[in-house]
Amino acid sequence: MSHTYEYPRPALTVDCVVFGLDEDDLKVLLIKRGVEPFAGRWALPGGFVRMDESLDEAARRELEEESGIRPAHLEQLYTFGAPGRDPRGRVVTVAYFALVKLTDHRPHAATDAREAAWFSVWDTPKLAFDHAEILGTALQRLKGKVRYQPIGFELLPPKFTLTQLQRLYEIVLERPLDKRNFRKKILAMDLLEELDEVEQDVSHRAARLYRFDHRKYKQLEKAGFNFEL
Amino acid sequence: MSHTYEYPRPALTVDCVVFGLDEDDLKVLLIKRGVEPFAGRWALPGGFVRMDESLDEAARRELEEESGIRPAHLEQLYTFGAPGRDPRGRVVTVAYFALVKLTDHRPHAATDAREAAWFSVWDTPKLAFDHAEILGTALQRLKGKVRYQPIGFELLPPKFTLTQLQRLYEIVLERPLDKRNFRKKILAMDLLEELDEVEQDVSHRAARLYRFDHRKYKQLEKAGFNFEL
DNA sequence: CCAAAAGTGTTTCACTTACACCCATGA
DNA sequence: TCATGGGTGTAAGTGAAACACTTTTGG
Repeated sequence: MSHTYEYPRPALTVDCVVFGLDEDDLKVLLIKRGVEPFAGRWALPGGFVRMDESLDEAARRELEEESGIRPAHLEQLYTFGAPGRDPRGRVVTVAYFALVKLTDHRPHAATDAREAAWFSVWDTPKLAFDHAEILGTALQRLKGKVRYQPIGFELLPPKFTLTQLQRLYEIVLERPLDKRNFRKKILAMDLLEELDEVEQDVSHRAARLYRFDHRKYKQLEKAGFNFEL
Repeated sequence: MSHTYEYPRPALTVDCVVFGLDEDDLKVLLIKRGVEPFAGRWALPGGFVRMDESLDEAARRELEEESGIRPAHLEQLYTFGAPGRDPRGRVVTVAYFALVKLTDHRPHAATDAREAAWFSVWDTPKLAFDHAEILGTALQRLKGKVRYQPIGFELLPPKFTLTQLQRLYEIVLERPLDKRNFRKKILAMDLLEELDEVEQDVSHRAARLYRFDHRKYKQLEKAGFNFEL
């Protein structure tokens, strides 16, 4: 039937909030806009959804095109559709939330002409559109989700120390954690594989390396286990 | 600039999953479709987003138009946009999740011509489009959220007994709860106002009525209190 | 007086929290 | 040998879970 075509349609885009962890700071990926509106302003990577691709595919495609990044974790965040949010007219955007290992995606020029860079989430430049609100929503989601889903590991290299892991949680949750209690709890879950390796090139006692066991987590999850920190 | 207008656009709709509690059963509101595609099938209430309204407004408007319902609680659920989900062409839908007091919205004919009815969420007819998937996602959200946000009260009449409240949680969570522990915990939160009234017309000892104190909750929430059951 | 649901406390156990010192390594 | 972070255990307190009988009311 033809109802589908009777009405004018909003434009539909996707935007991605990509988080990365840089030593002691949580970073977000931004792209410098080259054209109006908001030319010269920093914005979230994103773009128009094509007619033949799913929303997830659109998010991945845009992210790869604008930054070369293929995130380990990508999930839909929220859809923003206030009538005035884009000065060009009605544009609804499906926002995504992604986590990457910064070690794999060091600051580099985008594959197309645009400039891409990592910014501390606590100190971003003024953003285009309603992207500050989207970033805020993504941060909330990250803070909430990191505690009951083991997604934090996607921010770390495959092999990491317990101190790195603890720092990650302290940075995201914005509060200090007790070292002994943290280690006790995370090790008790039996989700970390203890490696026969230690970190390299430190000028003090080298810490043991661990790896997150995705396989074991999936098993435990099925059996009703709940990750919680 | 004109990028906005260079691409063909998907159509954009909203769909609402409206839950209600009927004695001992969780219900969802469905509308019988009058036209193709899926004419005669039951579907979630919803329709096209207009150019001058927000997504939330669209959801409320469609719900009111199709069923006369103005929900106490409405929140965005998830956006579904798989290319094949609507046989008419590319239609992306922003799904919403709503809770109503069934006592206020007894089964009745819709204001426009379509037939509307409440169905047990565990036993719905075959649904149009991908609405079964949307319903599943909404149920998951309800189950998850009811435990750490006091939204369950939106399903009950303003004055309710502790047994009613407990039944609500048992139905939504699909597991039995211990009466004494439940009462202890919920009362300890100090969010229920104990009324000087009891339920009427029961053929046994009448239970005391309580009311949820929204004001007090908002205060405690600001002070860092976390509802959790 | 019987049926039906309301209402009420205590104990046990598990988990969370707080807390401080010695160890290994490289400079 | 010093500076730096790595690594470890215990005690006290708090909250969750298990559990059964008496009370009230209407029929």
